[in-house]
Amino acid sequence: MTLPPQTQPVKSAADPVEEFLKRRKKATINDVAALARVSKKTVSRIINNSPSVREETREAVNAIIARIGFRPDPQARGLAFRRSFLLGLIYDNPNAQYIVNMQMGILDKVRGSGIELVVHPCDKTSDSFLEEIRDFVELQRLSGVILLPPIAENRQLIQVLEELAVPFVRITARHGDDNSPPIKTSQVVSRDRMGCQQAADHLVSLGHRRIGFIEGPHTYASAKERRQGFAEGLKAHGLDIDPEITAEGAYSFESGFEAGQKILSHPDRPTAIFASNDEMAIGVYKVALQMGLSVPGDLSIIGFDDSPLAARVYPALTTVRLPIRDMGRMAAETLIDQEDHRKHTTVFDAALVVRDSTAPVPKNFKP
Amino acid sequence: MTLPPQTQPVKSAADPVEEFLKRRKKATINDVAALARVSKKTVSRIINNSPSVREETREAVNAIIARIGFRPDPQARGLAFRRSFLLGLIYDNPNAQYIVNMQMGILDKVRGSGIELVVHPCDKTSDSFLEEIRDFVELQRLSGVILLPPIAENRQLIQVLEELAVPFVRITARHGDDNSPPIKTSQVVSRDRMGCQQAADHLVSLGHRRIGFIEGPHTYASAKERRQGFAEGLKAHGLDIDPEITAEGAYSFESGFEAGQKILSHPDRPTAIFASNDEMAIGVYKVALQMGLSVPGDLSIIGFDDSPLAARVYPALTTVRLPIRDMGRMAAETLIDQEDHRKHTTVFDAALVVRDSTAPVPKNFKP
DNA sequence: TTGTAGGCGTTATCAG
DNA sequence: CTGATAACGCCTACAA
Repeated sequence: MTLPPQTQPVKSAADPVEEFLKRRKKATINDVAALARVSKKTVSRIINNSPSVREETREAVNAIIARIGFRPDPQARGLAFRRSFLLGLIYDNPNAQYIVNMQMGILDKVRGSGIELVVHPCDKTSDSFLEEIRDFVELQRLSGVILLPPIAENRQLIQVLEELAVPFVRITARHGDDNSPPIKTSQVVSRDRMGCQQAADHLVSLGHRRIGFIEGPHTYASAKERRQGFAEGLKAHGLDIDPEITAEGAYSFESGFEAGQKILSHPDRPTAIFASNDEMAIGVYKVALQMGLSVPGDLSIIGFDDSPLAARVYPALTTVRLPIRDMGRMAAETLIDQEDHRKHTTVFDAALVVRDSTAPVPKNFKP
Repeated sequence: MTLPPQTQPVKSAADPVEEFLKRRKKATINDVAALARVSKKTVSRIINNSPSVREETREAVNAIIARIGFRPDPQARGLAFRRSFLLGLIYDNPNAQYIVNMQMGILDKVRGSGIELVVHPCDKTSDSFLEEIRDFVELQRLSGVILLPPIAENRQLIQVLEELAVPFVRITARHGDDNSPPIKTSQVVSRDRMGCQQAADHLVSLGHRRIGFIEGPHTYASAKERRQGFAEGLKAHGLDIDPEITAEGAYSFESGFEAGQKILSHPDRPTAIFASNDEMAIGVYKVALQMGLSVPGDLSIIGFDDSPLAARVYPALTTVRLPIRDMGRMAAETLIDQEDHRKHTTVFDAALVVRDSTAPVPKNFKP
């Protein structure tokens, strides 16, 4: 007897894929291979974009992968690859906003790539500082490391990472070092110098000639860069940094307050102060207000960072902005997209953000 | 011929351990087993603190482990265990300081435990919000998840995590919910209410009777808690929240500014304002200063969070402090130390931090 | 108390 | 282009 032709759905309940889906278990490469009637290795090739797979095969397998929602297990993959799919963010930096912005940038890039970000603050004053980081990187078999200032300048640390042969990027403020030999690694650098030149320009163009300066701690490369930039900016107008009205701070509010006290108590006080970061600039606000000085009426102030603080204080602080998030994104990009292992450097500009804390020199000002 | 007895070091170059060390390769469980002349399984038992190992054996093996510096590979371990040694921090929160403090607390606990922290911000407005988190948790086989406000209140998300059977802790502001049924999960909760009661107390004790209020967005549990706490605090003195001088903000500086404008433009303006967070409180500063009001001379202001902002503005802001870092540490502890899988709740107190933005009602004040 | 065999999910090797 | 087999480093089950 001949059975009449039946119009059944092609994919009946007997379809192995449907069968599989009923089991509701996480799919593995074995499932894909079995369902696609190919070997695991072929599936693996497809996962890893190997060119040596016939297009036909690839499409068939990809269809199965999509249908059963297979996603390769990063742990198993990592074990076989001998490296994880994790990026490490290592820092020793008190600035919360900076860290979060950087994280956001990194995550912008990382999102959807199957790579995740592991944060790892550290204490560079600890005896086991280097050992801890070595353990972390080695044990996690990180596929890349991002170093934030100031430890991005730590040569010992750099050497450890080089020994470990892990790709890494340093976030820094200077392109090359003047005295010491340049550190040849991948970098994402910001033009702090440029920003500070603009700050100097701005103040001078407002008529200021006597300008105080609060520099950052010498352990930060940025501190040096900012000083140089500011000095260069002044120099262009025939001015110099005046040591009499200069002080070193620690990039903190308190240190800015102290530095401000020192500078503003000078018998011949300046009409403007440039602080190497916003925290310190806000410290100067406090001094000024306590002394009854009006900002910017009696004293113009410029900071650096464009931290949330800057826009929130009253009057809003003129400052220099760095594209931190973009830099974070670029750092991740450098690590992820770089096919070759060549050292890769990207430079980002700084930009002066003029707000309300700067004004022309008071007409009636007498030194 | 009889060789004369020689006084060679006991551990000659023939010592297998020394031999191994010369190879300078990362030790595996196999190396340990071979060197200790036991099976891998025994070594495995020791790594995992199994009680069924003879003390003698354990010591011998541990000695080898120490000498060759063996550390089990988390990836391999994870693959076998079917879970990683990673904690996930999931959030959708714009407050950088909050996130970093929380991270620090978590890392306090995690440090040295062999567990690492993976940060995973998300966008709760995205269509694929839940799917993304599910993928993240499932694929990484996280050993625990920490949820920050406001998504810590997201019931769908909670359900996803429960389906995934991953241990998780929610950071929240309220212990139990009044209207909706309580969410039974592990929690680390802060007594926001208590802090706001104290804020109300403080203002009333300074003689304020007419007190403005800026509340947070209703999507935050904390907003509700803070309102209730403030209301309770007032109630204890026979006062009520006055809708006329109340406004809702978005926990942002700008929204605080707007709310402040609304409240302070009231013909019968208050002598004090309590804002549900520091950002908004600082927004009120701006309004006050623009209006020529003195803080705290004409207007007392209290915020909430004790953000870095609070101590840096002038005058320094009276606010309520939450032990964020401690809460982070406790969240990690709950995930790591909890043997049983019972729901575990810890509560942290808030504390009023009195600074310079609050003062007695001006004597000459006429409503 | 200890060991053997097998598996976790993926990739590398090398043959076909 | 494809696949069988053996890693990767550790753990579980079951025996001994």
